[in-house]
Amino acid sequence: MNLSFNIDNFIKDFENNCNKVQKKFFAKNEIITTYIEKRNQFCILKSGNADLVRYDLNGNKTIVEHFSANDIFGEVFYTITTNNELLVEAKSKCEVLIYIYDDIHYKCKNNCKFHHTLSENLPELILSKVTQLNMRIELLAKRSIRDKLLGYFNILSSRNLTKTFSLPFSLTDLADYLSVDRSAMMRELKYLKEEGIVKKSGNKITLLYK
Amino acid sequence: MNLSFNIDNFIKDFENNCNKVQKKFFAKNEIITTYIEKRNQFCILKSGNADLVRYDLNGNKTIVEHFSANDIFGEVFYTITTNNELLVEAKSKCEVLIYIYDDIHYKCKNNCKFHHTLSENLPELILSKVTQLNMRIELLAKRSIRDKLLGYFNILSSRNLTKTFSLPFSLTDLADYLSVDRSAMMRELKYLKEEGIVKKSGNKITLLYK
DNA sequence: GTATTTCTGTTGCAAAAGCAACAATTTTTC
DNA sequence: GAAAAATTGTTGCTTTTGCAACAGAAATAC
Repeated sequence: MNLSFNIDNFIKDFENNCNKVQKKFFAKNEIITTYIEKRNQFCILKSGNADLVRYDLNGNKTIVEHFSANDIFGEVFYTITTNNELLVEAKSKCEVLIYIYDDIHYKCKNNCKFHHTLSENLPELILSKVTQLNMRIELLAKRSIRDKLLGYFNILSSRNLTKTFSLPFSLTDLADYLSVDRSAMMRELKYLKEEGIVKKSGNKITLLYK
Repeated sequence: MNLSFNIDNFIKDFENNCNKVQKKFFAKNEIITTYIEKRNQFCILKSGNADLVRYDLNGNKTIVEHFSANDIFGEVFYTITTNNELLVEAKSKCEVLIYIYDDIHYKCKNNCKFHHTLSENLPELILSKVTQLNMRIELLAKRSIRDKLLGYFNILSSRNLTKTFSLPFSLTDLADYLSVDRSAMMRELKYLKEEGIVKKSGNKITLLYK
């Protein structure tokens, strides 16, 4: 995430100054948290990778968000509207800071430094989520698999300021993230390679146009 | 929007207590604002209906959000990630309160009541946006037109606590909102009627199952 | 109150995407 | 380092969706 305040200092405050913080480790494939019940959790991923996933009634999996170091999650960002189960799954070994808050909107009674920083910066934290979600909506609104793939590649490309970049997850997961059939996506990727629009080796993609 | 604080009082504060507020009227089809340049706008729709729309390079229109009375918009909620143009279009006569802020994250120097309420409630305001966006993502992630239609109908149904409800916009616009071809959507709607899953008369839909 | 525009509804055909199944490769596990 | 599991890559076939075009109904403009 791109924030104007210092996220590392924020995490230090979080770790050192608030007695309600837990630090937990999760192994690959463990469930870090669910968004079913209101647990009032606010989490920071200190290291590792994790996905927020949803399984619908047809058994289709959707990767709603992908988290890496310093990303923030928890149902404070996610008021549940439907009965679909939302899980945060560790994709690698993860170190997570978990804060159980009573009511994050209002100021802490203890007036600790963490709470001060949090309430100062909460709008910005949430706005950065909004940006991510809007990006996601823009991708999902695209009408074809080709446009979704190229749209996603463009985002990664401009994020890294380079035409060559690594995919943050497997092609299987990418299909779940773009909400399309994997084999259809592979076929489209093959066409993109054949037409000389992208190059691919391993999980590295290079955009060849303009 | 469903907020724990009183939105009407908030609007009164906004209108009466802050000298930086403009009240403007827009006729149907007028552009209320664009999200291209940073204008630092925060807007409240006092009356009428408006859509946040995006036109992509292929000429496809997407209705990103639909606003009705008391909804809040402006690029404070929307950090632009791509070069796509975002417009807020009045769908009927609209009354809009526009506040040009210097920096909405920090406290106002004047210490006026509006700014106080705003900074107190900004996290909740933005979180309500997050909820809407997540609902949208869930809809767009559905794999078929049928699931998108039924998913949207379910949202309207549970929002109104009734199996019969009106569509907030035309079928043409609904197709743009669900990001599908209009004629394909009409066909699917026909099948849903033929199979006795929904009933439709005018812009009223009734869910017939369970 | 007539003309014009927008919206609804429909259809045939073409293109895209999904599904299922399987082999080859890579990664993980023990 | 062998076995198991996951991922990648491919293909034939089916289903769904998009596109284009048009007619009738409804809404809007003048």
